[in-house]
Amino acid sequence: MTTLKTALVIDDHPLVARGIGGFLRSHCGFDEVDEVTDTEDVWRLIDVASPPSLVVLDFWLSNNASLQLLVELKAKLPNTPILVMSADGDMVVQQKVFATGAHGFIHKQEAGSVFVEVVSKLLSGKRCFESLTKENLRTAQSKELYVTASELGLTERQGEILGMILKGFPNKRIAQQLSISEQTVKEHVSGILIRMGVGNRVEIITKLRGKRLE
Amino acid sequence: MTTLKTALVIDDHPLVARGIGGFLRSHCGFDEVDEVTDTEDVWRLIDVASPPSLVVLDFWLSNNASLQLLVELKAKLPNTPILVMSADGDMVVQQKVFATGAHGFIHKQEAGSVFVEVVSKLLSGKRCFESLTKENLRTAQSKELYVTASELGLTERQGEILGMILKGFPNKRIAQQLSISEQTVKEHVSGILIRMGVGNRVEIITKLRGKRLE
DNA sequence: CGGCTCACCCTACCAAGGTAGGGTTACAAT
DNA sequence: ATTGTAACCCTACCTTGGTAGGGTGAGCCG
Repeated sequence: MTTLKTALVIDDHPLVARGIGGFLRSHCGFDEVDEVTDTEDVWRLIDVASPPSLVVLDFWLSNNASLQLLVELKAKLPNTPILVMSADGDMVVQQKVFATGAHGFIHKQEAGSVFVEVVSKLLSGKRCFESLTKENLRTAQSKELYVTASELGLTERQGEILGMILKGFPNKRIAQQLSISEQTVKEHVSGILIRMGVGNRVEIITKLRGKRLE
Repeated sequence: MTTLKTALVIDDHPLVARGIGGFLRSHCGFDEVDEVTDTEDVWRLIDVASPPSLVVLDFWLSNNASLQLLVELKAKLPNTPILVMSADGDMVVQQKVFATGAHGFIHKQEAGSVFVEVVSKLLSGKRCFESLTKENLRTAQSKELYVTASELGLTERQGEILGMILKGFPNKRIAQQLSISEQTVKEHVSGILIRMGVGNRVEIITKLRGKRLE
């Protein structure tokens, strides 16, 4: 029996899927890589009798969809390692992926060499989760849980300050970091409060809980 | 500056602590290893100015103590990787350890070579958690990412108030809802702040972002 | 040009959050 | 019987957050 090295890439962005597919072929020695941009197509492409050696799954849609897909994939392909990718650096995402039983997690912006390493680990039956640096934590955005400042009707500066509020910074620190007076920060904060229809910064944070900025 | 490779081992079994300490010295190249068998002694041995390169923590007693200690260690030694060990193979344990923010987890009965590998990973800033067996997976999947008040070392009342803080309630409203004075609420809040090693309620919220209580 | 918004500055004021230092009760452990 | 801890109360004090009501200069638009 010929054991071809095959993979299935699931990502809603065709370009990304193509890019990853190509990378697996050229740098990881895969013989065949299928690329899927629609969850509907996943099951058509999977032949349970000869499952892929690896599944790469983007963590893009509202949590449920990708996690649910992950669960289904695990059930139908019990012996296939699943690598989940995300542009979102949030710890919570990785935790959920971990808890749901993926075999690995990697950030999209990670260097190619790291990617190769992770893939080879998964293929050898290991699990692999990334370290979270402080920078990673800050780089945000996964499509559904992200909100832009302009979507909230905020000015550029207000958006900048909103970001710092969400990190828990007090006005004084925001002022220092932006090299403006604390009073000016307060005025920007007041502007944000009015725009968002809330009474204080704590409500801003709880209102945007689970979402990410910019 | 001379950067010695130092470690702190926390285990209530003296023999185990000695064994692990010796192993770190002989097989992992540590220059100095402190061994503690009593949680009371932990803080005497830790010099925050020159923190250890690694902390090895046994998950021994009833959940509370070790997780609480873990939280405190993270607060005081933000840059030191913490490896939690356990003789208990239950997935839930690892899950909790992961959620509470340890950098790695390993079973005591694991082979020495694995131990070496895990330690070197942690020292290079990575996180490392063990693979899950199929039996363990089932229990893991159903578990949520939650943190209980007692795991944070909080009293019952403090936990109750923490929940309201996370909902964005101001002290006044908390007081009304619990039918106690606002001052008492403030004192509970202060207690929570100290336990969690932060300076104000906003930091509580940002610190627990994404986690659920109770 | 005038009218507009945005970013920035100021003083002054008040409310909310948090600390310090007192104290009382209840209840469990030594 | 004493110690310890949790929950509750108080006054007093300081810091932070937010509002109100002033003002300036830069830039855009009709």
